[in-house]
Amino acid sequence: MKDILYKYMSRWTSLNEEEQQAIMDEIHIEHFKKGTVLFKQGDAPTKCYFILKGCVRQYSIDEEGREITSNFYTEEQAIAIFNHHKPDKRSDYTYTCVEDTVMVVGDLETEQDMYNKHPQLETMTRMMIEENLGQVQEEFAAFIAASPEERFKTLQMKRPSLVDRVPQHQLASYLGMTPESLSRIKKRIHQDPR
Amino acid sequence: MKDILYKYMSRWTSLNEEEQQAIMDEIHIEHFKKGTVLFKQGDAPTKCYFILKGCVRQYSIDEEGREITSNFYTEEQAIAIFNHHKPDKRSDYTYTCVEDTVMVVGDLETEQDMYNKHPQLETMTRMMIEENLGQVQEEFAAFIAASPEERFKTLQMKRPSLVDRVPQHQLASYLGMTPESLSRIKKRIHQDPR
DNA sequence: CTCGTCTCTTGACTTAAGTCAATGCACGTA
DNA sequence: TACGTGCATTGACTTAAGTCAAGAGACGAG
Repeated sequence: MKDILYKYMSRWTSLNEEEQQAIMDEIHIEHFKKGTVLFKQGDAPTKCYFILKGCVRQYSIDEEGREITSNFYTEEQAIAIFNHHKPDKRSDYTYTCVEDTVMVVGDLETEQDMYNKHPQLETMTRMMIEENLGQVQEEFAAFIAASPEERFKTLQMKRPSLVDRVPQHQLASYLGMTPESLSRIKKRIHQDPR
Repeated sequence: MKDILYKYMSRWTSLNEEEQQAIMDEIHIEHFKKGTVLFKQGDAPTKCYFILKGCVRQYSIDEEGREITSNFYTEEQAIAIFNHHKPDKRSDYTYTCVEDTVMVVGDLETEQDMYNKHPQLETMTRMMIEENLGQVQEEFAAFIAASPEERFKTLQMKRPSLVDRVPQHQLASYLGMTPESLSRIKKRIHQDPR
């Protein structure tokens, strides 16, 4: 199953035997049951993850006690919390498995050591994060300009499977609307799909 | 003026003389007049920027020919386009100076060479981008859950000077609303500032 | 299999933001 | 200084999404 990770990594760089081994030593694959909480809002994360199979939801609780879903991570996406700018390094979000999920789990403690030993790895990580940043900026820009209805249509285009995999009220929150609105938008599109 | 850059960099790592010199050799400071276009939607960027003084707007043109502003970069923010996932490496956005702007300009061509010579630099860049990603994710999450009025109030809190520095119709677009709505929201807040 | 809970849908009503249009103001240019 | 363009404001009206509430359906626990 680790070959999925290697395939993903090979998009940026080719690693030699030694580097591959270094990764093998530091990571392991774990299975998580649906509903498992990876870590909670307020915890300081010590791990990072790469999803091989499954789906993880990122959410926080607002002042009125409502869950705000701010991301869904699926196959071939990395989950890493970047809190360098926060003094206490605590996560603002809770991460929980929407389905049974298989992930590569890496240890943040030994991260810098590995980079020092294998600069190639750091280059790869840097590029992965750069791509990630580019994608988030792009998503954000698209989100700003779109109405709730357009946002749903865009999601249907870009991540069609997500619409089926995820509870609708969570999806609604992720799209910045109420569950009622999402229900009506789906109905509207069904009646008059342009 | 380069000391602003060094000060910023020193938040992550301390560089030795040689590394500082390497940076000096590769970057230079440029002054841009208000209205200058750094590069256009559809161009493949060859530079990256770090703002010492001034403000740069990122926008694109939608199907109806309207300008959608998706970001404002100000002092101590970096502008780098990450298009690894795009086959043609072209930018989706146009970047233009909202004010007279002073920036550090770096060359993307020699980037990887520099990292190879000075791994310390790559570590620093990686961390800067990680912080950047964390911030964008945070902004995005906040944007999703907020109404237009709340988004304006948040911006007033977090980047108060931006509200004065930037034309209102551009600000409105950045906040995902029409200029008319922004005008009314400002009026509403003024009358009943809670 | 049944109960209870949670989720989704639907309806009636409210409200904030969008649209269209007119006016007034500020600014740069000639 | 006077003009013209573009931006901000305001008004009247429309509309999509939010809110509140009720009912139907799905699902898991026992």
